[in-house]
Amino acid sequence: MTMAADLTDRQRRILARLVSEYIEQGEPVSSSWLAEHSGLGLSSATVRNILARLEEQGLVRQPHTSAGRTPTDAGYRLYVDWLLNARRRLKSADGLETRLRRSGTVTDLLENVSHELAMASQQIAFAMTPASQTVRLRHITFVSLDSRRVLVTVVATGNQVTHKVIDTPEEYEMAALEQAAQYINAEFAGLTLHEAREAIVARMHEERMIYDVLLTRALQLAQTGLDEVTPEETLHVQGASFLFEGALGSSVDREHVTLETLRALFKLLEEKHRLVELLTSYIEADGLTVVIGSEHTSPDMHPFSLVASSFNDGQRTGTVGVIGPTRMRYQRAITVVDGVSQAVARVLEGN
Amino acid sequence: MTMAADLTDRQRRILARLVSEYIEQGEPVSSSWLAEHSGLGLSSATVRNILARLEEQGLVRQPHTSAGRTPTDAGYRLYVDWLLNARRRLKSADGLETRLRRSGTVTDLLENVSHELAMASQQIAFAMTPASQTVRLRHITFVSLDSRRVLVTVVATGNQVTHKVIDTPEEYEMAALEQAAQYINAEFAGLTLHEAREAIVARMHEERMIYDVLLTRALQLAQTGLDEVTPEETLHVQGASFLFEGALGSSVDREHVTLETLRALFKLLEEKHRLVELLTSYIEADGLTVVIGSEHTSPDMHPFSLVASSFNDGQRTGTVGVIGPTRMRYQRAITVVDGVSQAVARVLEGN
DNA sequence: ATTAGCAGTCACCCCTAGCGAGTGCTAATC
DNA sequence: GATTAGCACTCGCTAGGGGTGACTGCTAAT
Repeated sequence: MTMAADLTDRQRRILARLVSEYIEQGEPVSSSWLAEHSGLGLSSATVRNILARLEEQGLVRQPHTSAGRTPTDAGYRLYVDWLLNARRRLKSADGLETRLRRSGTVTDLLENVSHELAMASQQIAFAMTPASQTVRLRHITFVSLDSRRVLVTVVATGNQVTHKVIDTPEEYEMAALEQAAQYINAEFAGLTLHEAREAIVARMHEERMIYDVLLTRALQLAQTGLDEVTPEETLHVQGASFLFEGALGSSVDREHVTLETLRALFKLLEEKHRLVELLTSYIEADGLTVVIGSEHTSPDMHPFSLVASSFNDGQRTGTVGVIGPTRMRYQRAITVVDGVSQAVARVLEGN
Repeated sequence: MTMAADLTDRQRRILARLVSEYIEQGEPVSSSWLAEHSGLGLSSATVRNILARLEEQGLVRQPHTSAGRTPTDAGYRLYVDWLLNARRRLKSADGLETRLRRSGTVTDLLENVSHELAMASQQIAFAMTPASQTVRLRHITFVSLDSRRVLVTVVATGNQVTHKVIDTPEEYEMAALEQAAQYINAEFAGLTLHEAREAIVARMHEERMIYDVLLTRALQLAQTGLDEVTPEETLHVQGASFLFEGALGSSVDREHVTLETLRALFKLLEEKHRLVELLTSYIEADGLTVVIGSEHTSPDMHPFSLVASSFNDGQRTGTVGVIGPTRMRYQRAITVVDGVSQAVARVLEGN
């Protein structure tokens, strides 16, 4: 395998035609088919020469000697990079946006987004808001549940609501809790969740000597309540059944999407923290990311590709995307993910 | 197929042996194997006669002429009914219970329960609390999100927390909202959610003439907030990857658990409301319910069996259970589901 | 009622042969 | 020098056939 970058224009067009045809049909593409449909007016023999060179570069492969060519992951990569340069806009963005605007909390929004994305792309889709340093505390409430338990509800910017039950060393009066909440809200609202926790801890040290029981309790409750904005709850996955389409499609599929690999993927999807790790490791910058087959770090993902886009409303960065077999309709996936991502960003800015 | 009820003791024992062996091995059971292992001291020929009669009754079936017998759904049914009469207790219930007690809200609890159940049974598991008429309002809070939106948080008995964003016709002051919440809490806490809504509507009619703006607004907010305790949020499913085990297990499985049927099931599981409908249609009384293969109303469920148990803590009725191929380890599933269900009930009573 | 024995069925495995799609290579052509 | 026609070759796929073994159902003897 030599350098893959230096391709003649003709080679590139043949490769692109091959990849798109293979994506549609799912069967190895022959030299004669390419000769007829490439629009280059070449004979199949010439195409064979070209294919032989593409194969040397590791861009295409033959399942067996007397078969046509299929793209390798590297071949998909070149094709996708080429697609990304000429990106299309999603048409139905308006309807989508108004539908998304109906969402209440961020959780609702992510739920809706993942659903829309799964339907539009006909693939498994996810939407994630990673625990962000820029989400700000808006309002906190305490409700006494029973003698030893207090419910803490935290509302953050972007209508993000989390609640959590805390075991306390002693019982609280309803009135005391309300007062405590008022105190916290007055003092710490507007800070990022992280800052707020820091500030509260600092305050606890400062005022340690004051022996104001109420104050101490309030700070303790608030600190514990802010301790954890679980990342698990901010990841939404939908459309798992679409994964079967790929496996069902080409009847006796020699694709590597088998029951075994499907199971591995499902297991990965179930352990949400693994998926979160995976996603956060990819997405550094804003914008579209495509990770193809063996480019994944996790072996379980090798039979699959991922198309994701991170959005940024200034306050919070999130990621939406789809997962499908490496033989995926990248054109459509990219268009849809990009469109949805931007719609989400606009919706969040609107708040 | 004649009446299935009147079986001699010998027939019953042969059937039970056949079913349990088939469940373990996944392969048709032959007359000679049964003759050796039934403990009845019969020859294979006699067993063949018995099997022929069981087949007449529709309890067993031959995949093809020269194969052993497999149970039909009716055969499983008899076997399961027989199991239910001699139920075992789950041993590890203590550890389970303390683990479950760590859950905060009911949502947490259901999440944990479905997880525990999936792991213990090695099958896909669910936990559900249907919208209940007996849940009582404990505490309500309003938080202003932006000019036209208010977050309503409802805490109900059993640490059930729901929140919802409401679009309002006009802006509210923070102070006004707090006052409104206090009013609602003072007046309506302790009623069931349904009663509370009724009472609030009644109050709105009564006091229509009073022109107390604050009061009216409070009532309106509360009413809208209580309107919907979404059933979707109260269903938790986990362990989907276990479904693959069955399909992978017997290599080239002639079981009806194919990719196609798996896909149908996944689709059903994704549309949670369909699953909720299904479950609520089965579970009327307390206690264990087993629904086997073709006994399901939905064709998508025909290749699968369901073992569920509803629990009742006096306030609320919920359901936990597992789903697996009709060739399921019913003994284990029943024990586990029963044990977990009772543990959940105890945990809920503890609150 | 039970059983031994026997004939019959049928999935499974393996082998073979033929087909056809598609290739690589070479020699002729523009 | 690039392109192409032609040809030999490879190899997956399918169909068919024979052998094997695991069962069964039936019948006649116990």
